[in-house]
Amino acid sequence: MSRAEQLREVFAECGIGAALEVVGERWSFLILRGAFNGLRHFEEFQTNLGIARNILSNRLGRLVEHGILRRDPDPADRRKVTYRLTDKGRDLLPVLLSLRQWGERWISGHPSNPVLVDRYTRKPIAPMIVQSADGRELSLRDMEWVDRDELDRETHAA
Amino acid sequence: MSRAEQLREVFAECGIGAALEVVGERWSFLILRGAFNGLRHFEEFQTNLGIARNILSNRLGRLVEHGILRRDPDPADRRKVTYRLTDKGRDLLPVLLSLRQWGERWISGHPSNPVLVDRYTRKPIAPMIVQSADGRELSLRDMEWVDRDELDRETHAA
DNA sequence: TCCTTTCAGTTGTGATATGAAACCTAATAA
DNA sequence: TTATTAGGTTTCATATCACAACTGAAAGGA
Repeated sequence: MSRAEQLREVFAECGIGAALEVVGERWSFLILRGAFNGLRHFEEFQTNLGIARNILSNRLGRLVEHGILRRDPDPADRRKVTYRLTDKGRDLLPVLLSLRQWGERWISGHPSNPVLVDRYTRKPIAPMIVQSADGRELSLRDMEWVDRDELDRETHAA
Repeated sequence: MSRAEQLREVFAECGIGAALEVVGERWSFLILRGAFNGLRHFEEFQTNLGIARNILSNRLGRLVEHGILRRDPDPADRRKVTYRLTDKGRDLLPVLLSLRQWGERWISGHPSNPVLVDRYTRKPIAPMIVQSADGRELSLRDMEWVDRDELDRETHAA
């Protein structure tokens, strides 16, 4: 097995690795943040993020390839192209929000702008937490890594 | 303002950017996944991830610098060094789990191994979701991005 | 004691990714 | 018609990366 294949193996065998192969590059998350904040067009991303045009082009292409963004011509202006989140892309919101909350808490030290609020109560969303199947908040002490096959055996034994 | 400063500005103005500056490099997340799974020593990380030794050295150093891992000599064997998660590092668990769950759902298509379970019920943890302050699950349709100052004004007006 | 292995790196070198600026083509606006 | 805008692509210098080989200190064994 070549080194590259071996690497891809490491990435593929775990959800984290698989995810990183798609969205793990430098600018990908920031582009997604932009998309969640309503950016649609190439120039919007470019001026908003200050990213180099070739890199932006490449990253948008990859995100489209992987089905995270959809690329459509703008019917009103045929020069323009719109990039919009797919369901797969929208489903990255928990990742973005966890990352953002962590950054606010441990790095920047303050909530960033804009704030994501509950549309009806106008209150900011809650911090992302890890929960049990029945909804209790769990800390690392309450959890354990278990091999899947062993867990199956436990279940059958019980 | 120089280009580099301008970039740092982009990164700093938002929790996501701030977070990415620290954990956004290629191997950082995988190293953290390893740490969460109990890896402690340089050689463990190296053989487990198949990462190049110089890169591993560099990433561990950065993670230590940023207070995500702590580096201690092993009292039992003075050649060895242990890397362990700090509170700041442990607090990245929601990010790791969201990313993993997304990868399992949309890329690899199946749950990865090992599984994180509730220590007492032995059931896998719940999917990460976005919730309102009072604990309702929110979808993107239920949320809105609001400028922080405007939100303040809304609150005072009410 | 001497020899070997282990651990945690560091160094050298080539490959790859990135960034800034200039250029290109089609579509629109003046 | 000419100028401008949108969305790229190309060029080239620099920065980061991966791989293998090397180092130096500590442990372990004969």
